[in-house]
Amino acid sequence: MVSDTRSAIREVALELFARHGYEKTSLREIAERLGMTKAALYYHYPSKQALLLSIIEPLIAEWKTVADKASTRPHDRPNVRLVLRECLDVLLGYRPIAAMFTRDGAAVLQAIGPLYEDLLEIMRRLHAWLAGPSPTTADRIRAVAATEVLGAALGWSPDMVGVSDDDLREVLLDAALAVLRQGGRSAR
Amino acid sequence: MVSDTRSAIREVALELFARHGYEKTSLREIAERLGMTKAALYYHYPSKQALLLSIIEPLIAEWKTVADKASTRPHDRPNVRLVLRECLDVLLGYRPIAAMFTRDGAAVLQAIGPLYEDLLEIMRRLHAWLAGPSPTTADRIRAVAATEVLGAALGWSPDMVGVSDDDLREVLLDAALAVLRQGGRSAR
DNA sequence: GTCTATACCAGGATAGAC
DNA sequence: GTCTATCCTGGTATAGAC
Repeated sequence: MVSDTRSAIREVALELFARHGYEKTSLREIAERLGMTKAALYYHYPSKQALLLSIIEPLIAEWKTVADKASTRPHDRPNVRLVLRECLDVLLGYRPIAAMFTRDGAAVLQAIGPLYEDLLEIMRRLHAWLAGPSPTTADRIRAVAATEVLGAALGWSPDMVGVSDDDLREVLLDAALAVLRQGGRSAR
Repeated sequence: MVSDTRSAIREVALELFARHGYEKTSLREIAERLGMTKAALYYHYPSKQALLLSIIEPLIAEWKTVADKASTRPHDRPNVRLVLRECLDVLLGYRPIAAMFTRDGAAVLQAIGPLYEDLLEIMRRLHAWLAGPSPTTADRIRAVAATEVLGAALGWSPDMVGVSDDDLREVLLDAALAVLRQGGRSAR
């Protein structure tokens, strides 16, 4: 199979990062799980941050795809729903990784380093699109709040255990739409 | 004045934690700012986590007050608005500290240690109250999403710079209410 | 190309002198 | 109440075995 050492490292790292947090997970711990030494990891990844980055990257790429596609679409009701749904699907599809963003925000931002500006830009475009054309301040706040609603899917809260993805999808989508529509001007 | 060394330490620590994140801030850095050594800090606080905890504690206490007061009130429309408003006021009043929760989640959870269960309980009660009596799964998801909306006030997003507290208060309050009312059964 | 051994430095923590 | 000295752990760098 193609799955080599690097994939194995990423897999173990993701599991430990997700469980104990990035900073609380040592390279020694990861190495031991794989039956190798700390230094061996350095052959495959130049740093702990680079390892984290390799795990995070696919999520950022997905996120960018969603933002890119959104930009090409007119801002009308069905499209707003569609875009929000795509955001939600990314979050749910990469749940353990996305959860690290909310859990280890500081570490993740450090790790993505140069990509940080890219991510801000992606979110900025997404928010701008969701806020609609010539948005008021309130529209911009609502756009951010709407994406925040979707973040509830990441389920750090014990009130969310045992809730199915389908329930989350349906309820959060409508909730996010409700936030945006508070504007009254209901997307044109 | 009463403001002794301990307050000075907390003040400097909060500033650095807020700016560089908890893990990226070293005790040496804090000590140097205050013209003392690392070890001196240990006379005042038994650990870095304890220092963080002392900063976080007031916020948790406020949060608990809000949850306690909510429990005593009937779940009707004006009260839901009132409770959400109180939550928002806590967030805005302790903004730099509250922002650390979202930014350094993992570190904060570690730090509050024994208080972690208390905090979960507080949030559980708040969510339960917001979800209303005999809630459906959807109601429970909406309750979590509504509190998530309020978190948008913490403004990690560059789209939120330069937005006034008053604008945030008004827009986010209505947005959170819109999420809850998606239930159709509009609080009885 | 893959890994081990080893050393280095920074950061949190502790003991004991002043 | 503050300092010096010390310890341990963790991320990092490099030399070299296979």
